[in-house]
Amino acid sequence: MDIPPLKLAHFKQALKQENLRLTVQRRAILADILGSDQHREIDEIYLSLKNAGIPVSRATIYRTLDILEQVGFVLKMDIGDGRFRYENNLTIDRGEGHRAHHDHMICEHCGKIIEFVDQEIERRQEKIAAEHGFTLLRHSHQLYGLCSDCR
Amino acid sequence: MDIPPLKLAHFKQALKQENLRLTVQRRAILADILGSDQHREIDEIYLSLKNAGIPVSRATIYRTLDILEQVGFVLKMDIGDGRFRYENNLTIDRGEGHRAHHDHMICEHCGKIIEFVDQEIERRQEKIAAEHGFTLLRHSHQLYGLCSDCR
DNA sequence: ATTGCGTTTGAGAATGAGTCTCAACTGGAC
DNA sequence: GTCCAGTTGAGACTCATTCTCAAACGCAAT
Repeated sequence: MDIPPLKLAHFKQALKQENLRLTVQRRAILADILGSDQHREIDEIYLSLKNAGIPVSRATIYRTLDILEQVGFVLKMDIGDGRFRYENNLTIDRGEGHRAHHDHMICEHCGKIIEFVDQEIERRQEKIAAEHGFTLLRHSHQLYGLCSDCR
Repeated sequence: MDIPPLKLAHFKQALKQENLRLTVQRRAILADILGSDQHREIDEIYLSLKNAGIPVSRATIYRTLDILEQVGFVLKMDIGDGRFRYENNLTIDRGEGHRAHHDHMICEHCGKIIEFVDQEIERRQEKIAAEHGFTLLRHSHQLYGLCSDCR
């Protein structure tokens, strides 16, 4: 419920830079995101906030998550079922660092999301792009199947 | 405009198996798909058919592409902009074979889609899944950036 | 070729995630 | 405390896709 001072300061600064204000809603949404390590859809965040006694409209959640994504505080991911998921992109410590890049494995039975990274895959993506004269800006990589509990 | 006999026979058989009928619309949609190597959205297919003098409702195109996808004749891909793209998944020859698996690179400026395959990436995906006890069923892998013409 | 019947089609309504509008409200600079 | 530009929430709107249902059509048997 409380945002580490450095992260809050960083957010304030980012907002000021864009002439945006630190409202109670924005603060609550950021706190909620920082307090979860889940990959959640809008409605889960909406319910979590309502549950915490700070109801915020869905419109505001969408708007704020857009800001948080642009500032690099959250990652917005498309798992292909028509609803975006949002995850915290800041380290758990009190600093201002970002989490390391990772991709996702999604269980199609229980919905569990497992993160993974593979430097070799990262390298080959760069190589493939270079071979086609393509400037790689970002990528989207998901593995779908059944997790160990559901197979 | 004409569907190779073997492919048509294969389609007829697949339809019969599900108690479905070979209608002029289904035949036209299949012909249209086979005649293009593009990754098109519904509306492009709709206009292509209308242009060919065989207007088919969007609803029927959606329904038929679902069938064609299930039968393995088309691939449905999500490039993350809210509209699915469909591409032919059959070989160009007169046989019944499927095209080889591939992933996509998407130019965010001109929309061009470049296909790629990398056996090493395919292998590492399998390896990562296995390490997590995950049964890999399919994957989605896209590289976003600027193509050589747009950089 | 004709019939019968279960499937398919098309037009438009419905759905649902996400975006927009605008009047009332608020952060924060002075 | 004032002031004003930025923000919020309710609900309208968008837009891709799905659904509904009556009319039209495959197709298999006659």
